[in-house]
Amino acid sequence: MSRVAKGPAVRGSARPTLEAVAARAGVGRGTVSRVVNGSPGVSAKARAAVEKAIAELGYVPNRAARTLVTSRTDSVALVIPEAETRLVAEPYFSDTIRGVTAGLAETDMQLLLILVRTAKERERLAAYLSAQRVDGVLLVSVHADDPLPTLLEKLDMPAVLGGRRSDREPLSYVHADNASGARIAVEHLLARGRRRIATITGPLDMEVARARLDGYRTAHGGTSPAEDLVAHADFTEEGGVRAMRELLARRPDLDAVFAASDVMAAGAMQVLREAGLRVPGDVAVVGFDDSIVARHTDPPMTSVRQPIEEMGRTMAQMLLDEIAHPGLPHRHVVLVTELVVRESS
Amino acid sequence: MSRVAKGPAVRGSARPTLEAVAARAGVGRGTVSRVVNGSPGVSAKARAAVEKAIAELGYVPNRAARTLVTSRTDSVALVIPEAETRLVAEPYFSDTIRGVTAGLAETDMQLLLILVRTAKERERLAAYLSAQRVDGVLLVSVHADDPLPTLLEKLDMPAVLGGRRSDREPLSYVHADNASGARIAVEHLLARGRRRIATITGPLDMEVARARLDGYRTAHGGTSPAEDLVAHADFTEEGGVRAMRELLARRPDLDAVFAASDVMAAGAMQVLREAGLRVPGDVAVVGFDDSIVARHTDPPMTSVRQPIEEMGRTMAQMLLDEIAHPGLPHRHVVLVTELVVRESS
DNA sequence: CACGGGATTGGGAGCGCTCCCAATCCGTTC
DNA sequence: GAACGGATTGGGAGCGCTCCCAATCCCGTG
Repeated sequence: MSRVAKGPAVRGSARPTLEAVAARAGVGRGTVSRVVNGSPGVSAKARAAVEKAIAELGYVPNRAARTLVTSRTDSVALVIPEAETRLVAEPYFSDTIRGVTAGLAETDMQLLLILVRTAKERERLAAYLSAQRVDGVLLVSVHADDPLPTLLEKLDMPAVLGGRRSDREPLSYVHADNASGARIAVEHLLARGRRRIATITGPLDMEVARARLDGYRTAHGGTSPAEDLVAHADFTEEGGVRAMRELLARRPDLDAVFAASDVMAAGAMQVLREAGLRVPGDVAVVGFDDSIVARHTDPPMTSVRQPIEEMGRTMAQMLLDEIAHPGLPHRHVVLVTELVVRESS
Repeated sequence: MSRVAKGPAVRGSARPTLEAVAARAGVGRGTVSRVVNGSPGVSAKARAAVEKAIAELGYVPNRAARTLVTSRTDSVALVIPEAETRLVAEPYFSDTIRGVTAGLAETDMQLLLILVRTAKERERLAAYLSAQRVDGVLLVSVHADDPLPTLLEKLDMPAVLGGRRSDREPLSYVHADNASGARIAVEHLLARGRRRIATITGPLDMEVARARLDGYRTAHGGTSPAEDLVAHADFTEEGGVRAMRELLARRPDLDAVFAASDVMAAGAMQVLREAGLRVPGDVAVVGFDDSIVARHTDPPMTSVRQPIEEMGRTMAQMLLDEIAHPGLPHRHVVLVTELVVRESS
């Protein structure tokens, strides 16, 4: 208010510096720095004086200056392939972000959100990360051929994946127990007397998709299900539609479908309805994700819930750990999934 | 690869500096800086030498050092009240982010995502922004009593709102033409012969909610609809459920409902079904947002579409403009909404 | 061939902070 | 009362960059 009038050169230039605080408190720069950073070895008297000066001046440390000398940036990047924000069940995106934010809330880490859409942007991102402009990276929806994880490993940059690339993933990751989720879903269908259970898979270059397919197979025990009960899709609704048509053409006798995502399941339900089949009367349907879609289909859909927000939170915490303790061995965390039974099964 | 082994002190410390580039190119620091920043007054020969050196060394400017002297941060914040990420129709969130990212893609601005959940965090955010740690701010879902916009104005910090606080909003904003959208929706219901059209509103401390209610009223022309056809809710499904029950109790004769969000409309449809009323046979329903929910209700829901991704993109571009040209007067952009007719009306 | 002036160039100063070491302080101990 | 040692403190150096000015270069002109 009492500051100089606006203007590009002036805006914000009135911020007090460490030096100003030191002068006001009648101490040296070092002491102020120690107080600000909570370092030990400051007398109670000095600390009080500094804190008073900080409050009076409204001092806030200049991050750039600090970064310049410590080369910590106090920020982490959350990298999301742009395509996933469209394909994957909608709440996935917001839940992840919410979880990550929550995990970071107590620290003063900033969250950089990076959506990667093209290969060109992918390269730019690689350059960006190589330039050490964040302290760590969170990576979700990693495809098997994604070069980014390997790059991060080579850079020795703290990183946590949301979902692993394979079961031999070297980097730290958090993932939901997709295989168990799928198995439980299919067991539930079996328990309801279904015997010819088809499945619609996600893209098999993603471990989540493979794991869910595995779970589907595991549920069938020794007798692995007929191969013509398996149709491949890509997590989209259209993909679900196509796959369901295929399945219906191949096996008009099927009595249940387990889709590896709600959105695909919703597509499947459309096709079933168009084909004059009733859900769950003729064909039971189970999805995966327990997204908002599942609650609003007709009938409401049974689905496997994965704790996405918790995943995000855990990822953030693990990353903070890795940043704080660079030597730490990589950790792998598996979160449980659960079946939410509704009316489609 | 040929670098020193890992360890906190070493990691990344091998990055070449401006000085190194200058030495290699056989020029002074100033010249390198000019080349890097595209400033004029560099001979072709010098430029070539510098570019070669940059390529050979893989030089990337140190952002912190630059920020320290220019006090530009090359980053903008997108601030979202956390509650909105739950309440508002799901795709809103991802679409906004996608749009903003797209708008920023060509620049090398970084996007900071800030979810504000508590009042305490709100204050921390205020401090954060006051500390000039971003070049500009994007604010979505602004409530009338939100102190943030005013703070930004006072700080003279470039800012663009997604949705205005009132029709006298001084800050720059982008918003969808909610009033028209609502009007068109209700006109559509009138055209289908509906005469007792109820509405479920959002929280009236938000301009979007007020505007949609206005549109509902405008559509009725001179004869404003009976007040008992208006029920207030909060954009949540539960709110929609409650409001619909209320309406049904007050006006069992209603033949249509216009809800100010898809999610509320979905809640309303549940109640109607439970009450034994058919949609659209007995009661037509129209939502707002054209979210993923609308496509999956039973029957699929007619809804008003707003171009959210475009909003995000426009917001980003406007913000970049304001940052580049600090004197610029605030601008207000209105984007058109359109009715997507499905089977609920 | 000397001169003037615009184009180009180099590098000092300084942004605000942390790190670190030498200096100072103060309570004990003998 | 002097010496001793741990606790505290101050402030120089330097992080990598931009800004800016003085110095230099180079060309056309007289």
